[in-house]
Amino acid sequence: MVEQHPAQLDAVFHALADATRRHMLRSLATHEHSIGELAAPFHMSFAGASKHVKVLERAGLVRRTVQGRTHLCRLEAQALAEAHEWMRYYEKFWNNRLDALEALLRAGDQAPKPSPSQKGKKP
Amino acid sequence: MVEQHPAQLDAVFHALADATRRHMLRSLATHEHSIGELAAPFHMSFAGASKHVKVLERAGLVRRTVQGRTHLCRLEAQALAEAHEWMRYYEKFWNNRLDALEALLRAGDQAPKPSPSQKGKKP
DNA sequence: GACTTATTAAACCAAACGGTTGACAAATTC
DNA sequence: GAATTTGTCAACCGTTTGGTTTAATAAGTC
Repeated sequence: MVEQHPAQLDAVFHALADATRRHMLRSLATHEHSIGELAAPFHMSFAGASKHVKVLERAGLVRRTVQGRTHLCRLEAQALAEAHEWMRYYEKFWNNRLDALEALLRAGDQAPKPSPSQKGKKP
Repeated sequence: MVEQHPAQLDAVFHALADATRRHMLRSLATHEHSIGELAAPFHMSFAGASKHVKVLERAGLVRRTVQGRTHLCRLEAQALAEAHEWMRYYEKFWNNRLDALEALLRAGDQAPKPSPSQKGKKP
């Protein structure tokens, strides 16, 4: 019921709440990139991209290895897994819409489920 | 590769990037709540809670029905599903860690991956 | 050593955030 | 009708954000 790592979740969700950073993650999914390469698609200054990467790093989504004068960034998806897991708690609310939800809410009492006929569910 | 609803994702992730709002969602998962009920656990002003709820509403995570003078808020999980789906793309990076990942990375280029010994090539 | 490249640091800016207070409006209760 | 409850709105405050520009640093290159 209580979150284990609220600050971590804060950081991850905040990092994801920006289209530029999400795009960077997509790029990093295929292979590593330097800061400059990450900045390029957005006609954004180096410093701007550097800040975004730092946000991703703080969230644990990216790890950097300095190699000579270039900083190579690599996706670190484990942090995403935690946020994903957090969301999974709500899966029941969008998956089995009414049936399972009602069943869940009725968990306390044993009343049989009234057969719904309006949501176009398939057997 | 291109996101379908970037603004929607922005709103959802931003809404989730706050522990207070995440807690509100948890409360709403069990049953509906008024603004005042949502505010109570945080010894926060009505206006403060009202702002948070508005953020959740804008993200499509909460729907409100005015009933007399009280505003009843209900969880709307479908918006979460979309964000969840976005993250699912990265599942392969934390599930089958190295095998599938390396296979994926080698898909395009045939260069053998050097062992993670050291990068220093200069004498 | 001088130049170029890749990146950070620092200072700045306008906008947004999270929160408050005070004034107001609509239901409800007395 | 007056008071209370439930909530919004607008203004404010201090902090953070996303971005810039201008140095400054560190590593290759000539």
